[in-house]
Amino acid sequence: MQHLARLPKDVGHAIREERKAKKLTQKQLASLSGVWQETISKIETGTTSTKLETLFDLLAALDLEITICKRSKISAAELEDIF
Amino acid sequence: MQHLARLPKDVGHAIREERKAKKLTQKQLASLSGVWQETISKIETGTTSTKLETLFDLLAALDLEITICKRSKISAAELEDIF
DNA sequence: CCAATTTATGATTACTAAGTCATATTGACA
DNA sequence: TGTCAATATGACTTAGTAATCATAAATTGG
Repeated sequence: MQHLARLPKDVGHAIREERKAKKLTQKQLASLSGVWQETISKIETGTTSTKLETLFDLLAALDLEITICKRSKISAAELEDIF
Repeated sequence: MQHLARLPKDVGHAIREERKAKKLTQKQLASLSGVWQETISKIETGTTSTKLETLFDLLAALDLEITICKRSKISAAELEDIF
């Protein structure tokens, strides 16, 4: 699954979906990533923005990475099965 | 061109490369993005980390976006010509 | 429905990034 | 090499995020 993100809230959604896909609770992700459960909650709900460092801590714990590329003409849905 | 990023400094490198590819100076990117030249310099050189909001401001100005996906087995180089 | 777990919220403190200004350093090129 | 533009650096202020603790609300399983 691939998530396109153009705004901070998109990132929160992606984190939540990936965490759930891995059947992890916020507390479990917290101990895996070193980021507090409360902070994860606030990021996932969009209550707060976040720093890149925190994002990368979460992504690493979820075995994810980001790629930066030209804004796509093809949709995220179409992209999915390339991967 | 696609840039894989797993650490904040990777993001700085990507920003710099994309800015240069578009033949923009830091000052020009600053006025396009609303982010200060000094801040762009610090991000590109890795002197400072950054907030997601600032990153998205820069990405928007450079017509870029990020995708979040599982850490890849295939290299960024191999990915390039899909896009 | 109850109990336990999970998630969300609120407050405070500490830390860190962005803005801001000044200036130094580097780089391009006539 | 001298000048101008571009980039980097440093200091200081402002502002926003993470940690931390406490607790409320929501969700889930029995």
